Amino acid sequence: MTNIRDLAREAEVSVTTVSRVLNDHPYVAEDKRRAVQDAITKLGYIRNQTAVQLSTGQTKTIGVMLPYVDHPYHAAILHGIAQCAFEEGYRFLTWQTNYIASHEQTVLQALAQREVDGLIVVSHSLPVDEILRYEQYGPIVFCEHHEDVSSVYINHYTAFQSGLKTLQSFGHTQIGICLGRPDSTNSRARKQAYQDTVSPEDTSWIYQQALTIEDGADIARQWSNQSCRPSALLTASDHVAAGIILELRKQGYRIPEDLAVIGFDGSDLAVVLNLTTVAVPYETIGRQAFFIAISDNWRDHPQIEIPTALLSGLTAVKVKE
Amino acid sequence: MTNIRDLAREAEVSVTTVSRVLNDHPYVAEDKRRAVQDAITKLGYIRNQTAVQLSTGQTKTIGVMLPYVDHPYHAAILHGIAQCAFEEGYRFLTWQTNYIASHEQTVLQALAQREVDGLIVVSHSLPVDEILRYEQYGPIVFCEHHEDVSSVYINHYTAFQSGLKTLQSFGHTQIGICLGRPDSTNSRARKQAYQDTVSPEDTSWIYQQALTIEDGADIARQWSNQSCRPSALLTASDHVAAGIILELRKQGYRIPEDLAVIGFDGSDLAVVLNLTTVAVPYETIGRQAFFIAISDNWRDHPQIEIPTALLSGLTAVKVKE
DNA sequence: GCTTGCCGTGAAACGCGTTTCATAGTTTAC
DNA sequence: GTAAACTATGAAACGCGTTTCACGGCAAGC
Repeated sequence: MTNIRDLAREAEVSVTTVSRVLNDHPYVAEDKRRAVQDAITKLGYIRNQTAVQLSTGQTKTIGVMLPYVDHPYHAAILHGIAQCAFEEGYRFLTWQTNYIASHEQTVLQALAQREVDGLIVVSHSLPVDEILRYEQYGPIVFCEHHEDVSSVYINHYTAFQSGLKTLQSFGHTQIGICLGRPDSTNSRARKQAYQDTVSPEDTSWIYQQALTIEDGADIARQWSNQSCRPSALLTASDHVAAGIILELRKQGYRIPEDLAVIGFDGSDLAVVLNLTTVAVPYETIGRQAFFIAISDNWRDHPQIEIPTALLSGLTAVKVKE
Repeated sequence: MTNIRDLAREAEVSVTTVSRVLNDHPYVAEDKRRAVQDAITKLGYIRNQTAVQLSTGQTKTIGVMLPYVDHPYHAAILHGIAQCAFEEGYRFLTWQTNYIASHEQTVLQALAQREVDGLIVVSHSLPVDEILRYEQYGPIVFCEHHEDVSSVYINHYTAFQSGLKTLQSFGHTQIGICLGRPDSTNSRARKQAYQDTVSPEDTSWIYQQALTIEDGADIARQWSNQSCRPSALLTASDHVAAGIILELRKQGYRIPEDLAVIGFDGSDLAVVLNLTTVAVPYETIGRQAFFIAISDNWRDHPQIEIPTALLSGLTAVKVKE
């Protein structure tokens, strides 16, 4: 492997000059620049990126902590990050944590060990302040709302509230909801919106652990076995909504007549299912999080709220009197 | 930032000894090990991973080249890679290329510049031999079949053939297919299987550019506008199949009576739709590709064919006489 | 009693690009 | 005409952990 010292010898210049040529520094005479370039070609030199990283103290890499790379909405955020990273000459390392605390710890460790310049936390299970202990080593940006933390987020409270109010405006009074992980920040906000807006008497219309399309099918079966059931459901994701709708149709129920359903995400699935849904621009979240992670002002803990929008479909419509 | 030389001074040992403690090398006396550990705690030392990488010449990182991180089957392969990488103490860098040649070139460049120890090419648009020119810099593993190349793949010819033969055994003679990118290796194999097995007279039952759920809906509209149309369709993916089915049901057609549909992938969508599908263990592909990329025998160009299996559902069943 | 062989330790070289600082020759400026 | 400001170049230090090689001490083997 040839290095810049070999180049310097071959071109009969100093390593400094070689480095300058490599980095397009102006103070190099044309003939020497030529000589160095010839040496590069002759010796087939290729820069060792690791050495650059050590020398500059920058990896031009940001880390992404998320539970599952293949869950649609996490993948959508990743997509946004991937685009910006490429445009800005950055790379990104993804760590799939499965929400396991020790795995999350590994990711934080990577930031401390300077494997990455910054971290984007898409979702996590460790306490926020434990994660923030690592902020001394570099920027940490969350994709959900927390106080005094750099974050790009959607307001799950108002987003859920808009879904619930829509159902109410359609004439529904018996409204249920689906939640993902019971104790996540997002679920808590959603539950609060539910309690404040619908004031349900009991909790039998809160369906927990709704994450996948198959969870949706499970919930549909649960619903159809209930003696007293809601007439409308605000779900945790389009996938869950799809699972519910497809399973119920299979059983002969009609949507929205027997059960009105609103999804969450605004995915392509929603379009094809004509799903009424709360659209979330996940790519934008990824993009913004990336830019905070590489910006200089991350210490100010910028907070960016990304708006959501209710997309009308046919799975939740005004009830006819 | 404290480094091992600071530690050596503090613990009154040589840097060699510090390094040995850090790497659990046996030849260190207990009292010195203790002293070094105390110094680590006292000075709050954290290893600089970049320096380790430069020194060892290994990044313990592999690169992944794929067109879109958020397409379900690419994400599933990524999921497999992510799991193994974590277990083996590796990281992975993902590059999203959008099938743009210059972007793919950037990824290859990264291998040459020793940013990664190896490369997994999930899908690509550059010619194979152009990619292989970079094999001198490290292992390159493909997730599709090519001669004389390390690869983990499914046999798209036989996989498609099994789908087509299933449709024939159900009594169908008018069979169409959906293909993704027209000129990809996979599409060519699939088309060949179609020609060999079904021997269609013309090509109006080959639906191109079928990638997303919305492409499926488009194809459904195309189909319903055709005067002469197939009675069965083998699709390029479960998502495309879902798009077709949901759109056709919306239009009042019945599946499989009006059109039998077989999907491809074996995704969770298939389960909920009761889709007949060709199941592909994408995670396994990712896992195997990873292990080849970090193994010593990659120069032998191991080839691993991963079997597929037809999963019965209700969207393609035997036609009643 | 002498040769192997293992244990423990450290100096120095190595991997390799960037950057600071000093030096010298030219211009430009007033 | 002299000071100030560039331009051009290189030696050496820097970032930091790993590894080779050499050496002293000590125990096992014959």
